[in-house]
Amino acid sequence: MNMSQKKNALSITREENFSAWYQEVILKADLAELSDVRGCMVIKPYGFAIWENIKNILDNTFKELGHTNAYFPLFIPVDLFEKEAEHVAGFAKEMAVVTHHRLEYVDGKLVPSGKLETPYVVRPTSELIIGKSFSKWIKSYRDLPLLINQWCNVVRWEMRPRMFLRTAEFLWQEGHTAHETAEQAIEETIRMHEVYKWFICDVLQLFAIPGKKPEYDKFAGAIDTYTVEAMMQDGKALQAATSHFLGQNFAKATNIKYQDRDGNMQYVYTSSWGLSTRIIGAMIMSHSDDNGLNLPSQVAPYHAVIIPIIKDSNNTSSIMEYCNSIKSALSNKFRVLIDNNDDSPQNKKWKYVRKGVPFICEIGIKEVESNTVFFIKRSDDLKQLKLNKEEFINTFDSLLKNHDATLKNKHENICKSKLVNDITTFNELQEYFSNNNGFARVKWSGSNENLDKLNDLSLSIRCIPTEQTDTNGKCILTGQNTIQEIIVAKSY
RNA sequence: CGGGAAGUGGCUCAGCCUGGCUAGAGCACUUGCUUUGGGAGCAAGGGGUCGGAGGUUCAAAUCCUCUCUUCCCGACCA
Repeated sequence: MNMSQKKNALSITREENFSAWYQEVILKADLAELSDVRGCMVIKPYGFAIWENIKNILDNTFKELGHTNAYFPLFIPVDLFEKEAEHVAGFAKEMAVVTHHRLEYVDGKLVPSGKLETPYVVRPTSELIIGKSFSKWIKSYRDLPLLINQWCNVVRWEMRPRMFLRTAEFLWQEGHTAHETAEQAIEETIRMHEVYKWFICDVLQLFAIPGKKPEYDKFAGAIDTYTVEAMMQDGKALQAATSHFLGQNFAKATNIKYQDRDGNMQYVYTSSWGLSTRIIGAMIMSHSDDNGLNLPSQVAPYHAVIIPIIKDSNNTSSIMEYCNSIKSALSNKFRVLIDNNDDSPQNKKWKYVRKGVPFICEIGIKEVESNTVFFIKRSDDLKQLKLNKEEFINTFDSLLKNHDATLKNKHENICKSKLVNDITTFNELQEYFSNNNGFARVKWSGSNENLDKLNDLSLSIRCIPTEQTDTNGKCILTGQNTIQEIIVAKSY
């Protein structure tokens, strides 16, 4: 194949096959690969670098808000799980269970032995095991609020795994807090919901709608579940982060009591909130294009890559010196890589295009002699630009901001064209989704009546948006008068 | 978990129906020469025993059974 005839850096376009394209973006950017374990992926260094950046930003924010990190066991005794009926019902079908603690050779094969009296589940989430610790740590109102976060892996035995979006094992953070009053726990829940909204919309530049989950779709055991529903380029929804007000449900299940200011024993009110490696999948499906990955600057492993272009080995030292001077001028604040590998500049360029590096600089003797930087802006359809070296260095911060703005605008334009506000009847809804995907903002009475009708169209209520227009209308499912608005969409 | 498709060097695939030479191609990789600011060309080379187990047969990548995995549709997915 003549490579110069290639139109894009990937072999499949979004238009041709969105899910095949999604997988190619991941593989060609070298983010992750499948493993020998069903449903589990290997996160490769470049993908993990993105997660580390996500982690650092959130971790700092959590700490600024007074949370501290701790670590709790991977295993949860099954009988502890039994203590919260709704919770166990919500997770029972996707649980990995440890039933033995030893292996023995039988006829040359390793078989489990040493059956456990009480099996352990591998944590799908840690409310209960952390609750057990909280019940020991909390004695008095003076111990409250207790604000704990843990970074860890969890396991949910999913039937249909997809890289980053739904893997059997995934990485996340889970915050768990305990408070004296319901008001304080709700305030905390909403505060963390706001943090997620900020992170998803302003740091990752995603298009998302914050709101509450309907009653029937809450976290198992929660009183209220808040969600940030992000829209992907294909118009489908992805739950990007959640925050739960748990009331006293888990305090009762794990016996978290404290003596209040009047000397009475009370159950605490708790919250929990989490964001996982799924967010990387959301970023991919939002910002990437037919040339591969595109990364918002704050989580990009490299802000700029410098590719030296050396035709004549007599120029090597002057070109390298020039490249180094750019790198050292930027590296206080920015992540810059000089790719000096023995590969062709063209191959390097396309590699970093697929990896979504915001700025790819190509530095040869021309640049050295004219004191300029020739570079490609990844987010702007590989637009080629040239700046004076000092100008490039001094304005690099705004170049990155501009890159982020470009990503945001592009994604918002796609999403806004798939956000429909004028559907008022179920027939119109059915009509719209028979040809399109997107978010439909419609009225809903809040009754569970006729929810099957949505289900039959593979649609679901994604959230009750925080921002409501407060206009009267008719429920899309029952025809009742209501002012409540919801977002209906297909989801991942 | 139900329905469908597929597993052959790192990747994409041909070969299988109709069993039989030493299992092929392109890309990638290594070496050499040439080329070189927009995904280079030529030449030589390295790498696979055909997802796994069992069976049929003189003979299995090819036929049969089971199994694992991946992909698609669905159910499920707080």
